[in-house]
Amino acid sequence: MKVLPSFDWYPCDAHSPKWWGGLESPEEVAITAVLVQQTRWENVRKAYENLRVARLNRFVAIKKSSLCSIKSCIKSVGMYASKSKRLKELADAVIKAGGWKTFINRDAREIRTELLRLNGIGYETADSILLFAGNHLIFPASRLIARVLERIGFNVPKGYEAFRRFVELGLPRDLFSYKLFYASSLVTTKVACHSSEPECQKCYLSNICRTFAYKQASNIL
DNA sequence: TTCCGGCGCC
DNA sequence: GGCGCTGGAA
Repeated sequence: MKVLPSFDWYPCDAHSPKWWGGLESPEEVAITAVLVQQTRWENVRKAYENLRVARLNRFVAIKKSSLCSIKSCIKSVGMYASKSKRLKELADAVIKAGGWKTFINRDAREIRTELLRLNGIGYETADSILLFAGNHLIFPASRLIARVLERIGFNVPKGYEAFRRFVELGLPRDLFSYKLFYASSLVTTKVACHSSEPECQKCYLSNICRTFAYKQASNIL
């Protein structure tokens, strides 16, 4: 009899789904979580490839390196001046905690508080790091996901923490479900449910979507 | 809620 | 040149 995969699948090795752009290194996941802020993933890919070539894809290296060498690697992501500072600050915190493994293998609330204190790391980035780089059971409640749910007719609570609890209450409490819902929702936004001019004809949700129904109704008028 | 931030792409 | 993007801070 076949053994089913565990719902607590470890996220960062070659045998797990490509939740986070196919990256297998937890440190690269954390680094790209900062880089992807307000940026398309295609531009992040170029940046982390440059970081790999420069051997700046680990926090020990980032801490030791100069600000401008990081900047030159991550130009493609935009806002590289502030993001390179954010990476340095994150690297400082990681090294200060005793390295990546001791940093990330702690109580999630403790890590979260520390991340949120850093300049340039807000709720979404912190929770992305916790779930995808750290395997902690916290849902990164992206506004993009709220937008999808709002459009199809959910009464989504306002504010990050309220929305996060809303999603967490609706999901099974396991890593696989959190990651699957996050990843698939973002694919939905990427393929069809864009912020402006969504491509509803491509969307598997269009037949239950209030926004699409409204669009159709106004086209008829 | 508004401003900031820079890129890649139309 | 304008616009949108897997946000953050004031």
